[in-house]
Amino acid sequence: MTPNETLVYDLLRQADTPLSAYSILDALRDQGVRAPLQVYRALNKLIERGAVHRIESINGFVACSLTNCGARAVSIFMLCTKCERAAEFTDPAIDQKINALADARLFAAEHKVIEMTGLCASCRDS
Amino acid sequence: MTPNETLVYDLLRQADTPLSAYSILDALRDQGVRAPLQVYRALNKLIERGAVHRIESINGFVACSLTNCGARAVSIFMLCTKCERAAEFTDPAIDQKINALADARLFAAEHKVIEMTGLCASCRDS
DNA sequence: CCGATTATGTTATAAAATAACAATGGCCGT
DNA sequence: ACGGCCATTGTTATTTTATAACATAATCGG
Repeated sequence: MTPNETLVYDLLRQADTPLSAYSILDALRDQGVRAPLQVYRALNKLIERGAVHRIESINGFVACSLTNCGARAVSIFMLCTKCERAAEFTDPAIDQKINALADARLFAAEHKVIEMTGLCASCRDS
Repeated sequence: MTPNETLVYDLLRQADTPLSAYSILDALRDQGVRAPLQVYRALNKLIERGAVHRIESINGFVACSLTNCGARAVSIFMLCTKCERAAEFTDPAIDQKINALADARLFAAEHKVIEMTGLCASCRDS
């Protein structure tokens, strides 16, 4: 892991919500990160490796919270619009059904996105 | 449907791939659409009504290709990276499983996104 | 040590989305 | 018809997100 990747990855792991590329940039300015590209390059490498996930619905990035994520099924995110936290899950049955749907259509899926936005258990009460 | 909404909606229905807001803007300049906001406002209304879907993975917009979409399950998109076409499906079993997952976590889902990128049947061969 | 690859840094620019505010135009009740 | 209301529209400016293009430095195998 390169220095910039380490900086970005450590920041994401400490964060309790997904971060935007530019908030990562701001947070790491003291540590010598000055340009968006430095952040995006680190993020792309981390994503390739499966250490970080991109959340399409909110243009944000989170450290993967699952062990052995690559070997598992597609990640499913629940994104709270109030506290902004992201919860990551996998569900083999859902993954299998999605794959079956793609197969039935002869679609060769390279990347799958499953995200839900709404209110998490704690925020829906308050 | 307001004039701007009609312009945007008709364009999306004729298009054979998802369009970006700015390509919609460019296409409708002759017809008096001049600013991004005019497009985004129309899109947001159309999306609210379920006539148009936003594709998160590619920042694009498509006219809904299903009848009675609102009453159905979540839309599932297969996005070809080569021909750029989007195919829309629903699958009650997948929707039910996603809902069950959210319910089990006490997550109140407002919006669900399921998208796959890859190669469609025709493009994977060639 | 050399050459190739990989990582970094920098400036500029493109692409996507929203903020803030002004003006228009229909529509409804009186 | 009149005035007020509300939805729609128009316009400029700005913010947010992401990439292009190019130069430089570090690393590693032979």
